[in-house]
Amino acid sequence: MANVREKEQFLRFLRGRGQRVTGERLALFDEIFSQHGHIDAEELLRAMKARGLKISRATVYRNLDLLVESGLARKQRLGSRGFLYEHMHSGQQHDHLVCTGCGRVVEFVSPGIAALQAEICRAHGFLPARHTLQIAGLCNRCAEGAVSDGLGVAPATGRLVHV
Amino acid sequence: MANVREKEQFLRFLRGRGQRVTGERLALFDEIFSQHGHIDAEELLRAMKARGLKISRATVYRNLDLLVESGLARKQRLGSRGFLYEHMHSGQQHDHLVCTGCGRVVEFVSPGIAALQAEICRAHGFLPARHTLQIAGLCNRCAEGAVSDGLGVAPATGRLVHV
DNA sequence: CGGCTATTGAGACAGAATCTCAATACGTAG
DNA sequence: CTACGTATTGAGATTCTGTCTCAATAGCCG
Repeated sequence: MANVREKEQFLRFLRGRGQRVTGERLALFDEIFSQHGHIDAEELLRAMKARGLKISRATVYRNLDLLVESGLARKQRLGSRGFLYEHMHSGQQHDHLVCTGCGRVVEFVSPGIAALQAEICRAHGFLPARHTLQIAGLCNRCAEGAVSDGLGVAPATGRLVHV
Repeated sequence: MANVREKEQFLRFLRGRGQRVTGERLALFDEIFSQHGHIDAEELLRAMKARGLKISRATVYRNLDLLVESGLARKQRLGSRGFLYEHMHSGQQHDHLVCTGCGRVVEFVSPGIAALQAEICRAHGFLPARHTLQIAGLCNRCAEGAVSDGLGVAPATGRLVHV
């Protein structure tokens, strides 16, 4: 359990807003921090029930949004359907490279984007900001294989890489 | 009607795939090219019915995807719910600045992104690519007003601007 | 411990997009 | 120009996500 720091941050966040620390919130926290890549609410719910935890769909959705507000998780559209959540690696903002062939998602960090974002915002009078950058393309594996195999979609694995 | 070139491209696309040129497809083409900004499928459907055209929801959805495949339209998530479509300005790829205060969407073109995209893809062995960049922030109007007014969400207006 | 009230659970609900299948109309060949 | 085969359409049912409701439960504080 290496998320002591994050869990404390979460507790502080809750107490600071006069919100309660419930068993469900802690369980959800543990679950999402035990996951590696991106996960959607429905799957998270399934995973928790599979572990024998009793929690309802509404609670999962509600508290995922809470986790996002606390800055410990991020909510994003990556697939064509629904939102995906991911916990934050020590607050580091990163972006995604999505392979249109196999669905693999690679995370990366590129300092250049921050500069670009600042420049664009300045030009339009926009205030600070968050951004979402997704690059779609073919990963090396799919680019080679190309038409060669008719395999389905491989499970998406997320790894954080610096450019 | 200045979309002769695009319409021809669409017809060629259809014929090239052995697909039929139907009244519904042409009507949908005209409708989306008569729109300025982003529009969602449901609204497009409403607009067409308002003009007295008889077309079903399923057909709109089906053919919007077709338009996207042909490269003449783009499908994107900008709001929190559902997809928005926009026709392509002569194939020019642009990105979006979304105001979290009023929902206004500003389009911009930044050459820097293309370079960044190339660099990142090279680093990860990804092949060519499209990208989606969204920057969320407060537009100058909302940044000033801030808490001052409790007004609702203003209609999103799209204008293309170069950085 | 006891009370106040935030939170939960179960299921109803809402909105977006897809699917089904019979009816229609495009395109081609005759 | 007509007839035929088949892609496409329409209407509504269906699926899938995510939100909402409200009574029951359980944190938190005194």
